[in-house]
Amino acid sequence: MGMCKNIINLKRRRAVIHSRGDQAAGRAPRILPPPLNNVLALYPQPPEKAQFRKTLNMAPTTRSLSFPRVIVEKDTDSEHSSSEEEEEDDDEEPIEDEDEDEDEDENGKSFENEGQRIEEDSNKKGKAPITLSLKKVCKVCKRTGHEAGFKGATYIDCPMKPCFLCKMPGHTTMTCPHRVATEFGVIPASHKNTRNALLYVFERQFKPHIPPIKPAYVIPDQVNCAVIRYHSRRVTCLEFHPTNNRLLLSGDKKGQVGVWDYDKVHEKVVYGNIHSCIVNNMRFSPTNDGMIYAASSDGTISCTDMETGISSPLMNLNPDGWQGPNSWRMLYGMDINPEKHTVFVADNFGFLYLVDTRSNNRSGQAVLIHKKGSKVVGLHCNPLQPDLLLSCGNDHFARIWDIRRLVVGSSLYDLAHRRVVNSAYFSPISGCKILTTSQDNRIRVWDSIFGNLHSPSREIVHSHDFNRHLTPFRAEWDPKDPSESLAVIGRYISENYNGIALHPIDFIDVSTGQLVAEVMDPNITTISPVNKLHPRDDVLASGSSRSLFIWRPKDDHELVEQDERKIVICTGTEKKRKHKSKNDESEDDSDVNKPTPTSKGKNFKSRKPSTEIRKSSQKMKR
DNA sequence: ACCAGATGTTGCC
DNA sequence: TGGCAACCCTCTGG
Repeated sequence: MGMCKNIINLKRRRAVIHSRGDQAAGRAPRILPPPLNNVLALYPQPPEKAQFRKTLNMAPTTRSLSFPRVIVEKDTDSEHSSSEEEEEDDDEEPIEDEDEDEDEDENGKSFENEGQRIEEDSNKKGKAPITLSLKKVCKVCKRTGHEAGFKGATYIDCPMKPCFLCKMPGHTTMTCPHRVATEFGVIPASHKNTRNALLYVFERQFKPHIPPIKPAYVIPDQVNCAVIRYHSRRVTCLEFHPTNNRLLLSGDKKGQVGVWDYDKVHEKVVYGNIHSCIVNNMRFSPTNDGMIYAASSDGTISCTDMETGISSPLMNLNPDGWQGPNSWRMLYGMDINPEKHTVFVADNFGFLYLVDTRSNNRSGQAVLIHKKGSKVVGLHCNPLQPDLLLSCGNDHFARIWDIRRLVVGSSLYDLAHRRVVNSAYFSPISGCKILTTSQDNRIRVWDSIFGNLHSPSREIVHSHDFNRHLTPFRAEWDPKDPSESLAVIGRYISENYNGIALHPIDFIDVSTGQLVAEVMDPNITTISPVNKLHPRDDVLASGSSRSLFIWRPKDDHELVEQDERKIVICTGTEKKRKHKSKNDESEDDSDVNKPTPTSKGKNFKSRKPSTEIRKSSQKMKR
């Protein structure tokens, strides 16, 4: 399916109108092109050429224009159809620039482009003709001579842009050193602090001659069960039940909360009347594991009975309803501190709120913990020290707070990032390390034992600079790993796996920066931004688009005996349900509760186990 | 087969 | 400071 889409993308050979107005409007890319030779050297050969013969022969879309004069640039390559000639095309065709002044300034090269010449001549006469270009046009930088996009299952970057992965100029994702081995360029931990009780434990991770005490990682690498289209919108968060091993909580963009016992795949519950828009974070109550707290962009925290779905709002930041976007408050980060009987939530304006779980009332005043007007996307209480709170947000900072003294500017540490921080988590056992995910395509580990908190101990380049229509990626600790080094995170850019573009879920040893495993299934062609590792079992839950997946290790005995995965595909679209009952939410839910057991689905074609995994110590890519 | 639309962050003016 | 356009390896329904 993904493959088909890629082909479709390539088939679009657009007729583009070049006019000087484009430049005047400032449409030239801001990033200056690297030297031409380098670009051409880096530009890869197009794979799977034969597949796209028809593409090249397609008639271009044209517009009939009576005014002004139209010049047609002919692309000689489009008249050929042999694969050899296409290769020549990519190798030899110069990269042209619409702005002739820039060309002269930068390398003084004269381009052999007829259309451009005519345009220049006409300009001297005071006319502004429009050039219809039948040449290949890059959809990223709008220049001719190269094309960005999928060639089969391989994405070709625009060579005019900095690397999409590491953000550095001079190379593309294809040749990025971080794509070859994730540990390349990782900043090593600095050993600054004096010895303490935990040093011995952590030291074993860094000194290879000491026999490792940690067991080999068990990677849940095979889809064990799934519900395709469980939610009606994309999944935004997942949470495992604290005591019931088979219970998974899921929230979505529409505000619905799913309670899924994945031992009984067909029995599915989705509560649709708790929130009116995005559920950003969920937690189970520390005192009653049948109760769910959820923070939503509708400005409320809900407290819901898992069995009945009966919900009561703890706090509503928009009691007067919609008064415009400048006043509408949305709740993002949330965590519960059991010792303090407090729910911490933060909003999109930089404020932190406290709610007492015993009285269900707000306690204290809202405190500005991030830049005023910026979103606070994550909160996390330290697992060992109840006084410590970690926050992160769109002001490019993660901050550590002492909750006994929550005042503006009183943070203990400010962890600086280059871009928005999607998540920040204390390590699950000792609470001594912090794992942050930032939109600058880097996972950072901040170590309070070995390093200091002024700079990250490690920076691991990883592709998660997300498209705005995706749930933000968050690197999550493995709560079972005693060494506190294994983390899981979905990957944004795809790789070509046997001709299919897939987005794996990466397991990374953050103490070394190594990619431990990349997990994918050829049937899951969508990106999996939401991932959670089970607190006790070797289970990974992932949310991809609207679907939920449970992954287990391939050699799981239980699985071998079953020899069959349980895949349920829900039918019925959002609109169909709306037609049935426009206003009745409960009926909407009852419909959702009737999944159709079928193996037909857009993104999941086969019921047979066909999961793939690549465990790699060094190479991420061939 | 193709398109529109939902949607958030960023940097520039 | 606020308005606006660019970003441009998504996903879905119509």
